Amino acid sequence: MLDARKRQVLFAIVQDYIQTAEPIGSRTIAKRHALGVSPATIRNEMADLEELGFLAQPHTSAGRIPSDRGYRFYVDAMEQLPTLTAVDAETVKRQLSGMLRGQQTMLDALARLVSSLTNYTSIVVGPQPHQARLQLMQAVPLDENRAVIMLVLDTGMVANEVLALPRGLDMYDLLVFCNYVNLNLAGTLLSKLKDMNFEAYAGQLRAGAQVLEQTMDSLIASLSRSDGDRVVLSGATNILNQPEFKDIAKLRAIMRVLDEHELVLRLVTSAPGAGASVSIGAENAVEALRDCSLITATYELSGGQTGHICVLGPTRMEYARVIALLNYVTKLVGRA
Amino acid sequence: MLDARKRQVLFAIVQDYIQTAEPIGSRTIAKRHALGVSPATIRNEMADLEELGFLAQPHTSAGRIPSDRGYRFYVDAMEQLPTLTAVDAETVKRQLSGMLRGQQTMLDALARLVSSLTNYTSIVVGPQPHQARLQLMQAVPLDENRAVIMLVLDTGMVANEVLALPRGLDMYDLLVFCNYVNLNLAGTLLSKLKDMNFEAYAGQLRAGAQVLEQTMDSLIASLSRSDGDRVVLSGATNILNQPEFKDIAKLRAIMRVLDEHELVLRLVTSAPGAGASVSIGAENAVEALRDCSLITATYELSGGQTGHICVLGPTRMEYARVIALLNYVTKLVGRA
DNA sequence: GTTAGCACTCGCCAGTGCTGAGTGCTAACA
DNA sequence: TGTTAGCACTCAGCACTGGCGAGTGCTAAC
Repeated sequence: MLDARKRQVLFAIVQDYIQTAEPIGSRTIAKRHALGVSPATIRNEMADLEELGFLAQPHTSAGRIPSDRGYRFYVDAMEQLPTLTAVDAETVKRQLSGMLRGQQTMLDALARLVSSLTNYTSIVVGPQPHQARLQLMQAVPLDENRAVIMLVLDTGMVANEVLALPRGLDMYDLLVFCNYVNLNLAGTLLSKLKDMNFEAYAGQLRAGAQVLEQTMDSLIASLSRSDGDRVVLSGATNILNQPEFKDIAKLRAIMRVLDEHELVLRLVTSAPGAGASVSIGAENAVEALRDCSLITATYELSGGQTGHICVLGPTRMEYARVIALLNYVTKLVGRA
Repeated sequence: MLDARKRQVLFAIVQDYIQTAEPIGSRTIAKRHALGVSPATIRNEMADLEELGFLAQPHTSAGRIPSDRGYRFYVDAMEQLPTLTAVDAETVKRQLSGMLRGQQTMLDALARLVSSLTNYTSIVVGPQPHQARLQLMQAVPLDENRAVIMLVLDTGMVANEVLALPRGLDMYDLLVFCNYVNLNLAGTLLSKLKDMNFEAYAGQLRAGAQVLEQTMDSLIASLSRSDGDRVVLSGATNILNQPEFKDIAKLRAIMRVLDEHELVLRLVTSAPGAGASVSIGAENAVEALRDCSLITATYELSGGQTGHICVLGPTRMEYARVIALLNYVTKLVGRA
């Protein structure tokens, strides 16, 4: 679709612009990339590329910068996925092996790892409980009238809450209720539990029924949280380093999006499944991210639960490097 | 120390400047505050106040702005703590009653509440385990070779982790170990557990000893986390709205500080105990926060654990309102 | 098809002059 | 002695200007 030299020129501009963030002129290309032709020739090619929509010119006497379409072409044309530098791979491996412990902590550390390695903002979405089933409900008495109530899923996820026993409900009642739940509901899909009304179960416990039901609902909700709390952000500061966002208004618009975890969640989870998926500039549904690109990758834990890692940067992003990194990280995370 | 009129002038400037973020001139004061004197007289007072260090002048022909010392005087002089507007109080009460559930969620919601009400950045530090003791250790089998291990403290805090049974350690061994811990270590202070070497206990389990010990350490660490993970930030975006931070460099410096949760933790927890404590501009140890003020309040849960809520804003902060809010919030949180 | 030459465009920058807000000083007043 | 009106002065902000330089598009020659 583009002849060889046009591609060379386009790629040169994309690469240089990613590095410098300054519009690239014909002379610069002629000097830095040995295309074997003069600036004038390159100018002609550039004019063609602009007409085709791959380049844009900020103003008449400036060099060219890639358009969204230009970046898209560049990304699609990266035939084999570029590999990570050895040092990056090493860093990932080392850090990752140290962090495969508690859930929340891991998401956090993962986000931090990715953002520090890329110098972009990273977004990690925790695994969805998916097909999780209730394994066990348990109450642990703390003192005469307080107990911790815990729900354990077969995926190993745990939710817990402290319950102050209301008048008319004693520890024994609570344990009976636990037994009842374990006998009748062990193995039930989390999604089913969500729609369930526990009043029927707790009903026999007269006074405490409402409190118990509230507690159960809250525990189940916290396990199946499809909302903001599964989203972890890191390196938002890195946005400030990008010259394209020295304008406070733009910055604020982006930050505001990042603050809305529900929106971010939808954005990140909507990415198609396999491999790293790239969404460039105006391809993003959200207005405020028109100058940004998102690279999203999906990881799958051994239990079959899936989550997402996403990198947010300017459209002028180091696509190759980030894609390689995300592919590597998701692979490693999946293995653990 | 300051005669009545000087105080009036100073307060007028502080209040107006908090509202407008523009240097205040003598004429403005004469018009907006009925001091009964002409601008010329006010000018004389202002010159005196500047000499005394309560005011500063950005440049010769600008009005005056309060210095750190000016704010300090203003804050110290607020005799009785100003009360919250009824509508604010109502909002707090309503929101708060809905959120007193899961730990992490609550911190998050609390931070969000405070930042949305103040339009500043809020920092919430979760309660320290303090004098917590081990209540129970429990293992819940998930399948043949995976189990969730949970530690429950007498404060109701729970840490859990999935353990893949290594070769040579079976479910029975694990349960024995649990029993052993419960028999020998229940009631032990968390701080003691931290320094404990579980190899001795796990030693008899030959092969699995190391894995078990690692798991215990990680669980205990996550319970006693004195590091970053107890810190929850919200409304960092609000910083962008302050005209004093339209300069990207300053902004970045502040953001960088906020990213370092350990530093933030130290900053917030170092505030003296009772009531809301205010730290203005250069009073902050951290260089990057020289143009900021921190208002920190401590809450104490029924269990005796203490945590902190902190509001970060420009030195030109609505001190009265924020102090009132924090006092109210901490009181309400403490009750639950 | 390629290239050198050249006129042209336009952002950026430094310099200029104007305006308005606000001050400090002085002298007059109560 | 404290207060006030008047006035000269200062200085940021703004609009405007001209020069510079980077980079372009076009044309004509190779």
